[in-house]
Parts: sequence; structure tokens; C-alpha cells
Amino acid sequence: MTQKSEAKKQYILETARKVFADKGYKDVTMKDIVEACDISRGGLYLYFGSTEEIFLEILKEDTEGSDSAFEEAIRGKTSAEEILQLFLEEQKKELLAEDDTLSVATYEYGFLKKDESFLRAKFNEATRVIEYLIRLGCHQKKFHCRNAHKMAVNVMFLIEGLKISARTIRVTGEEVDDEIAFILEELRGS
Amino acid sequence: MTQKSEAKKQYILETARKVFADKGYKDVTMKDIVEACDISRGGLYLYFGSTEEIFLEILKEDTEGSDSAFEEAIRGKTSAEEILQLFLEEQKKELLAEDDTLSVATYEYGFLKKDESFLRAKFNEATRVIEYLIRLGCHQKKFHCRNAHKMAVNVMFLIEGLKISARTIRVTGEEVDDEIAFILEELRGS
Amino acid sequence: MTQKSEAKKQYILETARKVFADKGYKDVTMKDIVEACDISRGGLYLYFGSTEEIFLEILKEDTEGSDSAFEEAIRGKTSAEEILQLFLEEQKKELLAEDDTLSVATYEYGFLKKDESFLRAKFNEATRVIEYLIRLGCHQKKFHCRNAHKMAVNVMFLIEGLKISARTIRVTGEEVDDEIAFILEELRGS
Amino acid sequence: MTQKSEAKKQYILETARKVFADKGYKDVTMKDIVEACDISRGGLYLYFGSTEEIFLEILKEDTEGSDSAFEEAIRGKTSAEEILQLFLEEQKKELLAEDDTLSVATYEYGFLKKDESFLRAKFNEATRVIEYLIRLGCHQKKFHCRNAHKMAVNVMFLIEGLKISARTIRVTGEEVDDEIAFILEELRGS
DNA sequence: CATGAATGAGAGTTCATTCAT
DNA sequence: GATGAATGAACTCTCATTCAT
Repeated sequence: MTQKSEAKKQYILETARKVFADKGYKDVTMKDIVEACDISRGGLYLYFGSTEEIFLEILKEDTEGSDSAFEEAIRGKTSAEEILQLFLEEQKKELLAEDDTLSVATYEYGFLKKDESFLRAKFNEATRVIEYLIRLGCHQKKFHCRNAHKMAVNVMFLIEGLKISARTIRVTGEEVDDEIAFILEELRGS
Repeated sequence: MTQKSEAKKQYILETARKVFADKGYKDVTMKDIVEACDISRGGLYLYFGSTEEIFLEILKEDTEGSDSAFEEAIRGKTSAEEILQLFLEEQKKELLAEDDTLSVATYEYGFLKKDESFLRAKFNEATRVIEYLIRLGCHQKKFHCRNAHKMAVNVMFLIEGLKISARTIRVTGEEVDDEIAFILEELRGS
Repeated sequence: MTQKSEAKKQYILETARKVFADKGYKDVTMKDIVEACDISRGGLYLYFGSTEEIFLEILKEDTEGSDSAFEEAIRGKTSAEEILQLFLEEQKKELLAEDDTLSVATYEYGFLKKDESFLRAKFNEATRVIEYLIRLGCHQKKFHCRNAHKMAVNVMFLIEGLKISARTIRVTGEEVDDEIAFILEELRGS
Repeated sequence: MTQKSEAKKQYILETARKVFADKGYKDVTMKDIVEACDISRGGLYLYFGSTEEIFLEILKEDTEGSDSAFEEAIRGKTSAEEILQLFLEEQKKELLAEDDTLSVATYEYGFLKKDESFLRAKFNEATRVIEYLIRLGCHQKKFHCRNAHKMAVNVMFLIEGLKISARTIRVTGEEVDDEIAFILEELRGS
């Protein structure tokens, strides 16, 4: 693939991202993407064979992006507490964002492909990072926690619960704050 | 509507339930239901005008059913701890069930109608019951808890997190058990 | 057919009349009539086999009604001029009536069955009456006219032109008055 | 739209024209046109979204065609009498044509859309031209007429009457000739 | 007589996918 | 590479008509 066509591919991915953010996964048709990109029907097929192919590519890029962002954040700060708080605030922002979020599309895709390890891997990776932060916090004497791994998993499930609730029953900023406070208390607490 | 046709309506709802459990919400067409019920195209329209109408009716029946089951359980037991444990075990069973669960369909429907209060009402009702149980447990000196309401909400979000994870990244029995243990410890604990 | 069922038949015809006046001929379905009459689907078929059957029966009753009304009017008056003017005013009223007119339905039906002599017979009968009035008017020295038959036909075509225009491009009361004046001038005139 | 597809569009319009001439407006379905054109179901939708869209396009082309034909006729002749006679003969030919006429479809469409100004505009335009011819004829000392506008309107309504009668009760060549003679006498006469 | 559930044909419409240019 | 016309399958929804009760 030439440089030029690589640029077009990127353009399609960026544009399709908005479409998925807007309509979820299942409702997006190749036609939707063709129209959003303002390219020809056949043209899209030169780059991607299906909406799934496009969506997976977008997810892949996302994962890479968020990983590096996270790692950078960790490098910048020294206090585990601070980093965790930052992470949770980041989650809150995403949770409450109305547009431009792939979460609904990702869930819909997850329903279809629940046996593919992709999302599980993302979940595990995030858990691993939180666990690391918890351990670090314990080491820094800010957190107290008997089982860092279980605690991390608990935090992850809670975040998942907030995320899905934000997209189905809506969730207020206060509700999220309460849960964040809950997590931090627990870590600082007992 | 006569008795006979009422029976047929029930038959359609039961059959459609399996279809929704199998395919989620968005992918189910009237044709799917027609074929599953083995009735004529027009015949289905005598009873329901759209998949949404059918799905809502199923959800309604479900809610009523679970409500009364819950109330009965509360009447049967005296220990709040016991009832809560029962409730959590019930959730676990549903979580791990492979088939015959409407959770994916309900999420998909929730994505589409996130501003309708139906699912939120269900959430709030469940929260209210858990809060009641927590208070009861505190009164029975089995639980210790500063803010019963916040604790109940936390439990609900955690359950939501497990539920969605069960349908997207899969969740093991042990993971669920860990979370249940986590909740109970917390309540008994501090 | 018993007396009771004869009454029901009449009821159906009267109700269907409104439906045809409202929707024209082609768009009326058996379902429409069933619903307007608030009877059962099968019930209607006991009396009529199709919308055409119903419509024809309505038209037949209409023709009989208008014939006798006309004849009565002729008997009541002595001046041909007066009767003709009355007739033209009657046409005007029907022309401008918004609802409760079968004219659109009749045209639509006529398009489908242009070879059936029914409507032609109505036209000819009306022409005959007008011709009679013109002759009478000439005899009464109020009208002057070389060829009463041709004049009558001309009047009829003009009325038809106003009627169809009223249902397609709309026609104002003044426009109709102008045409009526035109006819009368011509008859009185030359 | 490319040249090629423009040609196809024209082909569809021409083919659909025959369908409308054959079946009127209301009974024509997209399927009818698809079959008449021998194209695919989806193919038709690339060009037109509904039978109404197609019909309006046909009417538009017709209007443009007849306008220019008329203007050319006026340019070619010098005598108003001659032109009017030509116009009336043209109307006669159309009136008596069995096939290939859109008049029934146009009436049916008019019934549905009686408040849209399209047909009224056509009527008014034609009236204007006739009025112009009458004035010209008066100026050329061939016609005598007190009120050219009212006379023109009268002629139009008469033509309308003949047109609708031709499609409902049938009309003979002699009947049309009689009416044409009637009009011309009147203009030459008084 | 009367009911209304049931059937199935048929129309509208949208898209994934292909392919000639 | 890129276009966009074309196809055909799939789905929604509505009725005429029948028939068991």
C-alpha cells in the first residue's frame, strides 16, 4: 500500500470512528461509512471488506493509544494515589461524555464476539495496571489492602458497571463521584 | 381478545423470548419471530406491531415475575444476611447462564432508549430493596454500614459490572464468588 | 333477506358512502368499510363481495334519488328559465361542496369502467332533461336557440368541465357564476 | 449523474409513461415500473424514490414539450383563427386517443393533490394563451368578443369537460366536432 | 347470521457486494 | 486505484379472503 492510500485508510478510520460513536456497532452499514467519508461504494471495499474489519482496526488503534497515554501518566507522577485518582477521573470523563465515545459500539461488538479474547485482554491489562498502582500505593503507605489483585478486579467491575449504566440508565456526575470516593476510602481505609 | 387468542399471545411472547435471548434485540426481525412461532406473517401483526412492542411486553412480564419472586423470598426468610446471600446467588446463576437470558437484548434495547425511564426504574427498585436488606441486617446486628443507600448503589453497580462483563469478556464462577465475598465482607466488616 | 338484514345492508351502504366520499374509489378497502361500520370482516362479506359491488349499489340509489328530485322540481315550477337556473344552482352547490360528495369516487370508478354504459346513461338522461327545458324555454319565448340538443350537450360538457376542475384544480364560486351567466346569456341572447 | 445514467433515466421515464397511460396513477406501483423497464428493484430506486416522483417528472417534461410546441405553432402561423383551430384539433386528437395518454393518471393525481398549484398553473397558462389568441383574432377582425378572458375560461372548461368525458363516458368524434364548431361560431358570431 | 383469527400474496425500501469502465 | 451503476436478497407492513366456531 502506497503512502497515499495509507493516508486514505487513516481518513476512513477516523471518519468511521465518528459513525460508530454515533450509531453503535450493529446499525452501522457500509453505506453509512461510504456516505460519511464521501467516497465511492467500491472505493471503500478496496480498503475494508466489512464494518467489522473497520471497527476492529479502530479498536486496535484505540488500545494502543490508551496504553501509551497511561504509561506516560505513570511516568510523570510519583504518587500511586495521584495516578489512580487521575485514572478514575479520566474514566469519569469518558463515562459522562455524550458523544464521541465508542463504548456502546464496543459493547455491541462484545455481545456478538464474546469468545474473542480481545476485550478480555484489554480488561486484564487494565486490571494489571490498577493492581500495580495499588501495590505501589501500599508500598508508599497510602493504601492498605490485603489482596491487591482482588481489589483491582473489584475496581474494574465497578467501573464496568458505571460504564454500562451510563449508556443504558444514565448516571449522574455525583453518582460517579460517590463510587470513586468509595474506592479510594476502601483503599485508604481498613 | 378471547381466551384462545390470549393463549396464543402468551405463546408468541414465550417463543419470542427465546429468540431475543438468542439474538439480542437489534437483530431480531418480525420474520424471525414469525418463523420461530410457525405462524403467518400477518398473523403476528394481529398481536404485535413491532419487535419493540413484543420485547417491552416480555420485559414487563419479567419485571413483575422477579418482583413477586423477590417479595416471596423476603417473606420466607427472617435473616437479612440470608436473603441478601440468596439474592446474590440468584444473580450469579443468571450471570453465568449461557442461554435463555435477556440481558444482552436488554442492554441493546437500553442503548437505543437510554432516556426512557423503564430500566432506570428497575435499577432504582432493586437498589431500594438492597438498601432495605442492608438496613435490616444492620438492625439485626449482622451488618455494619455507615451509609446504607450508598452501599446499596455500590452493590448494584458492581452487579451491573459483572453482568455486562459476563456478556462481553466472560466471567468465571470464581470471579463472581470473589465479588460476592467482597460485598459480604464489607457489610459484615468495618 | 329478512327485514333485519335489509336494514343492516342499508346501514352499510350509508356508512360506506361516507368512506367513498372521503377517500375516492380506488383507495377504499374492505377493511376501511368494515372499520367504518364497526362490524366484523366476515360480516361484511355476507352482504357484499367487494368494494365495487358496494359502490355500484350506492351509485344506483343515488341515481334513483336525483331523478325523482329533478322531476319533482320540474312539476313545481312552470318557467323553464326558473327550473334551469335552479338546476344550475344545484350543480354549483355540489361543485363547491368539499365533503360528502361522490364525484371523485365516481370519476375514479368511471376511469376503470369507461365502457360500461351506466355513467353514459346518466349523462344522456341529464342531457335529455336540459334539452327539454331549453325547448320549453324557447316555447315560452324566454330562450332563443337554433339547436336545442346541441346546446344541451354543450351545457352538459361545460358542467362536466366545472365538476372535474372543482376536484383537481379547484374552482371559485365566481368562476362557476361566470359560467352559469354565460350559459343563460347564450340561451336568452342570440 | 453521468451521460449514460441520464439516458437510463430517460428510458425509465419513457417506459413509466406507458405504464401510467395504461393504469392511471394510483394503481401504478414501483414494481410495475421495475418490471416494465426490466431492471432490478433496487435499480429503480437509484433514479427515483417513488411513483409520485416519476410521475411529476413526466408531467414536467410534458408541460415543457407542449409549451414549446405551442409557441412554435404561434410563430409559424399568422392567423389567430388558424392557430386556435389547430389547437382545438390537437385537443381533439388527444381526447380521442385511446392509449398513450396521461389524462386519466393526471386526473387521479389531481384528486390526491388538489391543493397543489401545479395543475392549476397549467390551466391558467393555457387560458392565457387562448385569451391571447382571442384578442389577436378580434384585432384581426375575425373574432368578436366582449370579454376575451371570460371567453377563454369558458373554452377551457368546455375542453376539460370533453377530456374528462372522453375518459369516463366516452365521446365520439362528432360530439367533439360539434363543440369545436360551437366555440368557433361563438367567437365569429355575435 | 355473525365473528374475528389466520393465511399468504404483494408492495415498499434498503443495502452488501460486484463489476465494467 | 477509484467510481458508481446494478443486482437481488431480506425485511416491514397491509389486506382480501376464508373458515372454524
